[in-house]
Amino acid sequence: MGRWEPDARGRLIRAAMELFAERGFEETTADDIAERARVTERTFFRHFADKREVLFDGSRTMEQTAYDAILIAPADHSPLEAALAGMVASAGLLADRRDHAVRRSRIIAANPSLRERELLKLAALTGTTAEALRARGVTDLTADLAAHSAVTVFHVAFARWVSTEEPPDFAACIAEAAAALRALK
Amino acid sequence: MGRWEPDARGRLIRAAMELFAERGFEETTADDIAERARVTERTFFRHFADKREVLFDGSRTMEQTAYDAILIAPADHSPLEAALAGMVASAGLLADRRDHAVRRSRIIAANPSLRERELLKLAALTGTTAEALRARGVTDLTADLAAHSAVTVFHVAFARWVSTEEPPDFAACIAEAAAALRALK
DNA sequence: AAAGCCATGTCAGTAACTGACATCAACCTA
DNA sequence: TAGGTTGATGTCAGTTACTGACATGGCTTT
Repeated sequence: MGRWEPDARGRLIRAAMELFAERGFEETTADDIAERARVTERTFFRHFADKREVLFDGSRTMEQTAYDAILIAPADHSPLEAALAGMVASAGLLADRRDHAVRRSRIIAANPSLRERELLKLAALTGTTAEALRARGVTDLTADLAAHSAVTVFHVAFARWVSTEEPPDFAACIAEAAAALRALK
Repeated sequence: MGRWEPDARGRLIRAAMELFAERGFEETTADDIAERARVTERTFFRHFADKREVLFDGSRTMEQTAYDAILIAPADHSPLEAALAGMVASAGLLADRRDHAVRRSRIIAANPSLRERELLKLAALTGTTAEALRARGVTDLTADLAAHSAVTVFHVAFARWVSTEEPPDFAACIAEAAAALRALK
């Protein structure tokens, strides 16, 4: 067996992003990705549960960041305010790499099954957010609804952040969406 | 070729529900379902784009129902109120078949990839809802947020409706969730 | 140096889907 | 009524996502 190369995972992620952008998700086989990363297909599936997961490597980190931020939010914050603080903290992880976020978003937008996976990740974020709120003593139903609302704000703000030509601050997008949410009757 | 049997689609749906409930989703092959429905695997995939779709046959009807209800909602309804009227109308399609909804929910809850597909259907409902609101003249951002909020209410209410021992009315669950949403600060 | 761990490679297998083509019943239409 | 058309299905071969079992080889620990 040839000499062992470090960071196979990182190479796989980069190779996948390149190939998906070049030819599209469906037109790229797991074997193509592995080949470009100089590993075998089997190694790809040791690092990622399936072909889509390679695009969602940071999602656990985002959940953890949100969770922590919600727990340390001021005690007088309402559930929704605390949850939104978590979203702002998560957004901070992406804020300085907008170009990467844009490229990734284009890839995901171009494929239904990738959009589906993105929804699953957002649902996981919702679940973690609700859990953090419950840890603050928020009641179940309110925690669910505040979490859903906050993640919705995150989602809508993210979509606008990556689709706008003149990119405003991610945090500003979140504030704008949160204000529109509160204006609902 | 043997005599043609009508309602292959319906037989496939029933066979799939039975088998998923008996052995689970992963443990059931598309061929198993087709066999029980007395057709070939190829016919299964002519009726359903993939193995999961067989559980989501009514989703387009629900979207259409919500869309229509939103359009005919009173003109003085706020965007959120109109969207919620759409959810109540959709809920009406399920209200009298709670047992079926419960069985289906159990199957979906037991499998991550089915939960993922459910999220995609809810996202489609969100998109249709937002479209109906825009047709009422609601601005983009507000339409998105009101649609997301309404579908969240539907989702949360549905989860409670099928998981409660003493089943309240679906519409009552929606009203309760909507009230909790409005109480958010 | 022996033992063991860890990331990877090799290989064979299952099952989800797809395209191309054949069949057969029902239904027009001349 | 003969003959063509349509629509749902069957048949078959192929691709690809994913999995389990086992082998290899470097690196660390003792």
